[in-house]
Amino acid sequence: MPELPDVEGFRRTLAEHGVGKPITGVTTLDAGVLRGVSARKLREVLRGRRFGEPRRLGKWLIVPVDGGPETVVLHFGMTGSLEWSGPDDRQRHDRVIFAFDDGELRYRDMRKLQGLRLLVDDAELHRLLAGTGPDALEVSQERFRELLGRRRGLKQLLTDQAVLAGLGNLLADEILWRARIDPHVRAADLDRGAADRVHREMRRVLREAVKAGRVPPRKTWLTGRRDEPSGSCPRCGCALARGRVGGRGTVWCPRCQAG
DNA sequence: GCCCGTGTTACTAC
DNA sequence: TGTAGTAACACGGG
Repeated sequence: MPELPDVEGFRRTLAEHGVGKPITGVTTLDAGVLRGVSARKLREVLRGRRFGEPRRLGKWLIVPVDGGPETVVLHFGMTGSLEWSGPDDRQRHDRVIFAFDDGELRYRDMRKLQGLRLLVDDAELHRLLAGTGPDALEVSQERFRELLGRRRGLKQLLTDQAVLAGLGNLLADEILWRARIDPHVRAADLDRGAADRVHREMRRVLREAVKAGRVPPRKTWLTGRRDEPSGSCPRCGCALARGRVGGRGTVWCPRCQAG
């Protein structure tokens, strides 16, 4: 699930329920999601403290611990989420639970491809995020044009977190479909009009998805059709094409996105 | 058992 | 140096 809009939704969940009140307990149900920190240290550092205002960079959720200098950083991999709930509805893939007086915040993740970090100071935080590109929602049209000036495939570039942070495989397909660009093209081959079109559609898709707190499963979106066995283009009705681009499963409309 | 997958990284090779 | 391809991580679904 998690691409930029989903992580933004998790950020809001945390901001609404987890900020400014004492953390009464931290329970690690599966230490396999802890990166560079033990369950014991996580609990000892956080218990009795409070989370500050969370921020997001691409798919990273960054949560300062009130009073510093520590920061909790979460990444959700392909299957992670953050849920707010009462104490009694534990689910199978809950891995870490932050308890408060009025409920629990659960880090849930089936595949454990990523996880949760406790960074002990700002230097460590900067080191972790140093290789991350600008957030896809923040990047200007001019900066975006500059980022595209490389020989690589456009789709690979859009999903490379070191270039641009926040887009995943599904969103990249959605954006290229809207911009009517063949996913196989090289980034540097786009003319200025096409590059600006990608930037505009990227912002539209992200804004709408962020509003919904996730990528909405609408049939008018490519994403809403890609799992149908014989999916058709929501715009022109022709059969969607499937293949691999940059090593990832890719869906596009062979008519609307003709190279 | 087979293949696939909303993510990332390490490694190899051109 | 830049780029592409592959395997690996762990788990579930078709």
